[in-house]
Amino acid sequence: MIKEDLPNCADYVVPVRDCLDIISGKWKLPILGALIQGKKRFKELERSIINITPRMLSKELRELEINQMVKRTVYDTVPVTVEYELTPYGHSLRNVLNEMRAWGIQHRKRIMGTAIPNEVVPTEDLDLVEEEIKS
Amino acid sequence: MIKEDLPNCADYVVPVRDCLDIISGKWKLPILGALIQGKKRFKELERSIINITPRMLSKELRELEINQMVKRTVYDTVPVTVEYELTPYGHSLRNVLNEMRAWGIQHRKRIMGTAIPNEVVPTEDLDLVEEEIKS
DNA sequence: TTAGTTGCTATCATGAAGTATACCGATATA
DNA sequence: TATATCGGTATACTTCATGATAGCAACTAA
Repeated sequence: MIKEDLPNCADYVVPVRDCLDIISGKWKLPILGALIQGKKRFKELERSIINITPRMLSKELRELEINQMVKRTVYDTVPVTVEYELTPYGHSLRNVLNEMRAWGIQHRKRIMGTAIPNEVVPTEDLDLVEEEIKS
Repeated sequence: MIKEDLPNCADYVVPVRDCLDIISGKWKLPILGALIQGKKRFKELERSIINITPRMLSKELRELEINQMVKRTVYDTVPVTVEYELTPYGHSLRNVLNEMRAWGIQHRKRIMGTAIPNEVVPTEDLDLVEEEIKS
Protein backbone atom coordinates (compact mmCIF):
# COMPACT_ATOMS: atom_id res chain seq x y z
CA MET A 1 0.00 0.00 0.00
CA ILE A 2 1.64 3.23 -1.12
CA LYS A 3 0.42 6.14 0.90
CA GLU A 4 -2.08 8.24 -0.94
CA ASP A 5 -2.41 11.98 -0.96
CA LEU A 6 -4.27 14.07 1.64
CA PRO A 7 -3.92 11.65 4.53
CA ASN A 8 -5.12 14.14 7.10
CA CYS A 9 -5.00 17.70 5.74
CA ALA A 10 -1.72 18.79 7.29
CA ASP A 11 -2.32 22.30 6.03
CA TYR A 12 -5.34 22.47 8.27
CA VAL A 13 -4.25 20.29 11.17
CA VAL A 14 -0.73 21.59 11.76
CA PRO A 15 -1.44 25.28 12.45
CA VAL A 16 -4.44 24.50 14.61
CA ARG A 17 -2.34 22.12 16.65
CA ASP A 18 0.38 24.77 16.95
CA CYS A 19 -2.20 27.07 18.48
CA LEU A 20 -3.63 24.30 20.61
CA ASP A 21 -0.21 23.48 22.02
CA ILE A 22 0.12 26.98 23.43
CA ILE A 23 -3.05 26.81 25.48
CA SER A 24 -3.43 23.12 26.24
CA GLY A 25 -2.44 21.45 29.45
CA LYS A 26 -4.14 21.73 32.76
CA TRP A 27 -2.78 25.08 33.89
CA LYS A 28 -2.13 27.29 30.83
CA LEU A 29 -5.64 28.69 30.76
CA PRO A 30 -5.82 29.58 34.45
CA ILE A 31 -2.41 31.22 34.18
CA LEU A 32 -3.39 33.23 31.13
CA GLY A 33 -6.64 34.11 32.85
CA ALA A 34 -4.78 35.43 35.86
CA LEU A 35 -2.27 37.40 33.80
CA ILE A 36 -4.92 38.89 31.55
CA GLN A 37 -5.98 40.91 34.58
CA GLY A 38 -2.53 42.41 34.87
CA LYS A 39 1.03 41.67 35.90
CA LYS A 40 1.55 39.36 38.84
CA ARG A 41 4.40 37.95 40.87
CA PHE A 42 5.12 34.25 41.21
CA LYS A 43 3.58 33.85 44.62
CA GLU A 44 0.56 35.88 43.64
CA LEU A 45 -0.06 33.48 40.77
CA GLU A 46 0.54 30.51 43.03
CA ARG A 47 -2.04 31.81 45.49
CA SER A 48 -4.63 32.80 42.93
CA ILE A 49 -4.52 29.57 40.95
CA ILE A 50 -5.98 26.99 43.27
CA ASN A 51 -4.03 23.77 43.75
CA ILE A 52 -1.22 24.55 41.35
CA THR A 53 2.20 23.44 42.57
CA PRO A 54 5.23 25.69 42.19
CA ARG A 55 6.74 23.07 39.94
CA MET A 56 3.87 23.23 37.46
CA LEU A 57 3.58 26.98 37.70
CA SER A 58 7.26 27.40 36.97
CA LYS A 59 7.15 24.93 34.11
CA GLU A 60 4.07 26.39 32.45
CA LEU A 61 5.31 29.95 32.82
CA ARG A 62 8.57 28.95 31.17
CA GLU A 63 6.71 27.45 28.23
CA LEU A 64 4.56 30.54 27.87
CA GLU A 65 7.70 32.65 27.98
CA ILE A 66 9.39 30.55 25.29
CA ASN A 67 6.35 31.11 23.12
CA GLN A 68 6.56 34.84 23.80
CA MET A 69 3.17 34.95 25.46
CA VAL A 70 4.59 36.09 28.77
CA LYS A 71 7.37 38.43 29.81
CA ARG A 72 9.39 37.71 32.93
CA THR A 73 11.08 40.55 34.76
CA VAL A 74 13.44 40.13 37.69
CA TYR A 75 13.99 42.96 40.15
CA ASP A 76 17.08 42.99 42.29
CA THR A 77 15.35 43.28 45.63
CA VAL A 78 15.55 41.21 48.76
CA PRO A 79 13.93 38.81 48.60
CA VAL A 80 14.02 38.76 44.84
CA THR A 81 10.95 40.05 43.01
CA VAL A 82 9.84 38.44 39.76
CA GLU A 83 6.97 39.80 37.75
CA TYR A 84 5.10 38.05 35.00
CA GLU A 85 2.92 39.81 32.48
CA LEU A 86 1.28 39.13 29.16
CA THR A 87 3.23 40.47 26.22
CA PRO A 88 1.38 42.48 23.56
CA TYR A 89 1.76 39.38 21.46
CA GLY A 90 0.16 37.38 24.24
CA HIS A 91 -2.88 39.57 23.93
CA SER A 92 -3.17 38.48 20.30
CA LEU A 93 -4.62 35.25 21.66
CA ARG A 94 -7.71 37.16 22.72
CA ASN A 95 -9.53 36.73 19.44
CA VAL A 96 -8.90 33.01 19.54
CA LEU A 97 -9.88 32.72 23.18
CA ASN A 98 -12.99 34.82 22.65
CA GLU A 99 -14.09 32.59 19.78
CA MET A 100 -13.51 29.52 21.89
CA ARG A 101 -15.29 31.06 24.84
CA ALA A 102 -18.33 32.02 22.80
CA TRP A 103 -18.52 28.57 21.29
CA GLY A 104 -18.02 26.93 24.67
CA ILE A 105 -20.83 28.90 26.26
CA GLN A 106 -23.38 27.95 23.64
CA HIS A 107 -22.13 24.37 23.63
CA ARG A 108 -22.68 24.01 27.33
CA LYS A 109 -26.17 25.37 26.95
CA ARG A 110 -26.85 23.05 24.06
CA ILE A 111 -25.53 19.93 25.74
CA MET A 112 -27.08 20.41 29.14
CA GLY A 113 -29.66 23.12 28.79
CA THR A 114 -28.10 25.39 31.40
CA ALA A 115 -24.99 27.50 31.54
CA ILE A 116 -23.79 26.61 35.02
CA PRO A 117 -23.14 22.93 35.68
CA ASN A 118 -23.73 21.07 38.86
CA GLU A 119 -23.68 17.64 37.36
CA VAL A 120 -22.05 16.16 34.34
CA VAL A 121 -20.85 17.51 31.09
CA PRO A 122 -18.90 15.23 28.79
CA THR A 123 -15.16 15.59 29.28
CA GLU A 124 -15.54 18.44 31.76
CA ASP A 125 -13.21 18.84 34.70
CA LEU A 126 -15.58 19.29 37.59
CA ASP A 127 -12.94 20.01 40.17
CA LEU A 128 -11.77 22.93 38.11
CA VAL A 129 -15.32 24.17 37.73
CA GLU A 130 -16.02 24.07 41.43
CA GLU A 131 -12.76 25.67 42.39
CA GLU A 132 -13.05 28.45 39.89
CA ILE A 133 -16.62 29.18 40.89
CA LYS A 134 -15.72 29.45 44.56
CA SER A 135 -12.94 31.91 43.87
CA MET B 1 -17.90 40.87 19.83
CA ILE B 2 -17.90 39.31 23.25
CA LYS B 3 -16.56 41.48 26.02
CA GLU B 4 -13.74 43.92 25.74
CA ASP B 5 -12.59 43.05 29.21
CA LEU B 6 -12.21 39.36 29.67
CA PRO B 7 -14.29 38.05 32.55
CA ASN B 8 -13.17 36.47 35.76
CA CYS B 9 -11.51 33.10 36.03
CA ALA B 10 -14.50 30.76 35.96
CA ASP B 11 -16.45 32.69 33.37
CA TYR B 12 -13.40 32.76 31.20
CA VAL B 13 -11.70 29.45 31.86
CA VAL B 14 -14.67 27.09 31.94
CA PRO B 15 -16.17 27.75 28.51
CA VAL B 16 -12.79 27.82 26.82
CA ARG B 17 -11.98 24.54 28.49
CA ASP B 18 -15.30 23.12 27.28
CA CYS B 19 -14.36 24.04 23.75
CA LEU B 20 -10.83 22.81 24.15
CA ASP B 21 -12.01 19.44 25.37
CA ILE B 22 -13.90 18.85 22.14
CA ILE B 23 -10.86 19.28 19.91
CA SER B 24 -7.97 18.28 22.13
CA GLY B 25 -6.32 14.92 22.17
CA LYS B 26 -4.08 13.46 19.55
CA TRP B 27 -6.69 12.39 17.02
CA LYS B 28 -9.71 14.72 17.17
CA LEU B 29 -8.28 17.21 14.71
CA PRO B 30 -7.26 14.64 12.09
CA ILE B 31 -10.69 13.03 12.41
CA LEU B 32 -12.48 16.33 12.01
CA GLY B 33 -10.19 17.15 9.12
CA ALA B 34 -11.08 13.92 7.40
CA LEU B 35 -14.80 14.29 7.98
CA ILE B 36 -14.83 17.90 6.83
CA GLN B 37 -14.23 16.51 3.35
CA GLY B 38 -17.41 14.49 3.56
CA LYS B 39 -18.91 11.38 5.07
CA LYS B 40 -16.65 8.41 5.55
CA ARG B 41 -16.88 4.84 6.76
CA PHE B 42 -14.89 3.49 9.69
CA LYS B 43 -12.27 1.71 7.63
CA GLU B 44 -11.93 4.69 5.34
CA LEU B 45 -11.11 6.86 8.33
CA GLU B 46 -8.76 4.24 9.68
CA ARG B 47 -6.89 4.15 6.39
CA SER B 48 -6.81 7.88 5.82
CA ILE B 49 -5.59 8.81 9.30
CA ILE B 50 -2.05 7.57 9.46
CA ASN B 51 -1.14 5.41 12.44
CA ILE B 52 -4.45 5.62 14.24
CA THR B 53 -5.56 2.39 15.88
CA PRO B 54 -9.16 1.19 15.66
CA ARG B 55 -9.35 1.52 19.42
CA MET B 56 -8.55 5.23 19.37
CA LEU B 57 -10.63 5.87 16.27
CA SER B 58 -13.64 4.24 17.88
CA LYS B 59 -13.15 6.08 21.15
CA GLU B 60 -12.67 9.50 19.62
CA LEU B 61 -15.60 9.07 17.25
CA ARG B 62 -17.80 8.15 20.20
CA GLU B 63 -16.78 11.28 22.07
CA LEU B 64 -17.41 13.44 19.03
CA GLU B 65 -20.79 11.78 18.67
CA ILE B 66 -21.66 12.43 22.32
CA ASN B 67 -20.86 16.06 21.77
CA GLN B 68 -23.05 16.10 18.67
CA MET B 69 -20.18 16.93 16.35
CA VAL B 70 -20.56 13.71 14.39
CA LYS B 71 -23.49 11.65 13.24
CA ARG B 72 -23.18 7.87 13.03
CA THR B 73 -25.37 5.92 10.66
CA VAL B 74 -25.53 2.13 10.47
CA TYR B 75 -26.72 0.41 7.32
CA ASP B 76 -27.97 -3.16 7.51
CA THR B 77 -25.65 -4.64 4.92
CA VAL B 78 -23.25 -7.57 5.06
CA PRO B 79 -20.70 -6.83 6.28
CA VAL B 80 -22.24 -3.98 8.20
CA THR B 81 -21.73 -0.47 6.85
CA VAL B 82 -21.26 2.45 9.22
CA GLU B 83 -20.99 5.99 8.02
CA TYR B 84 -19.70 8.96 9.98
CA GLU B 85 -20.32 12.55 9.01
CA LEU B 86 -20.06 15.99 10.53
CA THR B 87 -23.37 17.31 11.81
CA PRO B 88 -24.41 20.86 10.88
CA TYR B 89 -23.57 21.67 14.47
CA GLY B 90 -20.13 20.16 13.92
CA HIS B 91 -19.58 22.73 11.22
CA SER B 92 -20.17 25.45 13.79
CA LEU B 93 -16.63 24.78 14.97
CA ARG B 94 -15.45 26.33 11.76
CA ASN B 95 -15.09 29.87 13.11
CA VAL B 96 -13.13 28.62 16.07
CA LEU B 97 -10.88 26.43 13.96
CA ASN B 98 -10.29 29.19 11.45
CA GLU B 99 -9.26 31.59 14.21
CA MET B 100 -6.92 29.00 15.63
CA ARG B 101 -5.54 28.18 12.22
CA ALA B 102 -4.86 31.80 11.37
CA TRP B 103 -3.19 32.39 14.70
CA GLY B 104 -1.17 29.18 14.37
CA ILE B 105 0.14 30.12 10.95
CA GLN B 106 1.42 33.51 12.04
CA HIS B 107 2.80 32.05 15.27
CA ARG B 108 4.87 29.49 13.42
CA LYS B 109 6.26 32.24 11.21
CA ARG B 110 7.03 34.36 14.24
CA ILE B 111 8.69 31.65 16.29
CA MET B 112 10.80 30.00 13.64
CA GLY B 113 10.91 32.51 10.85
CA THR B 114 9.52 30.06 8.35
CA ALA B 115 6.18 28.43 7.81
CA ILE B 116 7.44 24.96 6.94
CA PRO B 117 6.09 22.40 9.39
CA ASN B 118 7.20 18.81 9.83
CA GLU B 119 5.42 16.79 7.18
CA VAL B 120 3.10 19.07 5.33
CA VAL B 121 1.22 17.76 2.38
CA PRO B 122 -0.04 20.99 0.83
CA THR B 123 -3.65 20.81 -0.11
CA GLU B 124 -6.33 23.21 -1.16
CA ASP B 125 -8.52 21.90 1.58
CA LEU B 126 -9.45 25.12 3.31
CA ASP B 127 -11.05 26.57 0.18
CA LEU B 128 -12.73 23.24 -0.35
CA VAL B 129 -13.88 23.26 3.21
CA GLU B 130 -15.35 26.70 3.05
CA GLU B 131 -17.22 26.01 -0.15
CA GLU B 132 -18.57 22.74 1.15
CA ILE B 133 -19.76 24.39 4.31
CA LYS B 134 -21.60 27.10 2.41
CA SER B 135 -23.76 24.52 0.67
C1' DT C 1 -10.70 -24.94 3.35
C1' DT C 2 -8.52 -20.76 3.87
C1' DA C 3 -8.29 -16.16 3.85
C1' DG C 4 -10.37 -11.79 3.57
C1' DT C 5 -14.03 -8.19 4.67
C1' DT C 6 -16.67 -5.11 8.07
C1' DG C 7 -16.76 -2.34 12.61
C1' DC C 8 -15.57 -2.64 16.26
C1' DT C 9 -14.01 -4.34 21.75
C1' DA C 10 -10.93 -6.41 25.44
C1' DT C 11 -6.69 -6.72 27.57
C1' DC C 12 -2.35 -5.36 28.81
C1' DA C 13 1.89 -2.32 28.24
C1' DT C 14 4.07 2.06 27.92
C1' DG C 15 5.12 6.96 28.15
C1' DA C 16 3.79 11.47 29.12
C1' DA C 17 1.58 14.56 32.15
C1' DG C 18 0.73 15.92 36.55
C1' DT C 19 1.29 15.53 41.94
C1' DA C 20 3.70 15.42 46.54
C1' DT C 21 7.17 16.68 49.26
C1' DA C 22 11.28 18.43 50.59
C1' DC C 23 14.68 21.76 50.02
C1' DC C 24 17.63 26.05 48.71
C1' DG C 25 20.08 30.95 50.19
C1' DA C 26 19.39 35.39 51.83
C1' DT C 27 16.85 38.17 54.67
C1' DA C 28 13.14 39.76 57.76
C1' DT C 29 10.10 39.37 61.52
C1' DA C 30 8.31 37.41 66.26
C1' DT D 1 15.98 31.19 68.44
C1' DA D 2 12.50 30.03 65.41
C1' DT D 3 9.83 30.84 61.71
C1' DA D 4 8.38 33.12 57.44
C1' DT D 5 9.17 35.17 52.80
C1' DC D 6 10.78 35.15 48.02
C1' DG D 7 11.12 32.23 43.46
C1' DG D 8 11.90 28.59 42.41
C1' DT D 9 14.45 22.98 41.83
C1' DA D 10 15.10 17.96 42.67
C1' DT D 11 13.35 13.67 43.24
C1' DA D 12 10.07 10.29 43.38
C1' DC D 13 5.60 8.94 42.68
C1' DT D 14 0.86 8.31 40.53
C1' DT D 15 -2.50 8.71 37.07
C1' DC D 16 -4.15 8.95 32.56
C1' DA D 17 -3.94 8.92 27.59
C1' DT D 18 -2.42 6.28 24.11
C1' DG D 19 -0.22 2.05 21.85
C1' DA D 20 0.07 -2.98 20.69
C1' DT D 21 -2.06 -7.01 19.94
C1' DA D 22 -5.61 -10.21 19.54
C1' DG D 23 -10.14 -11.50 18.66
C1' DC D 24 -15.34 -11.59 17.40
C1' DA D 25 -19.60 -12.53 14.33
C1' DA D 26 -21.12 -12.70 10.46
C1' DC D 27 -20.56 -13.28 5.84
C1' DT D 28 -17.87 -13.62 0.61
C1' DA D 29 -14.55 -14.91 -2.67
C1' DA D 30 -10.68 -18.23 -4.25
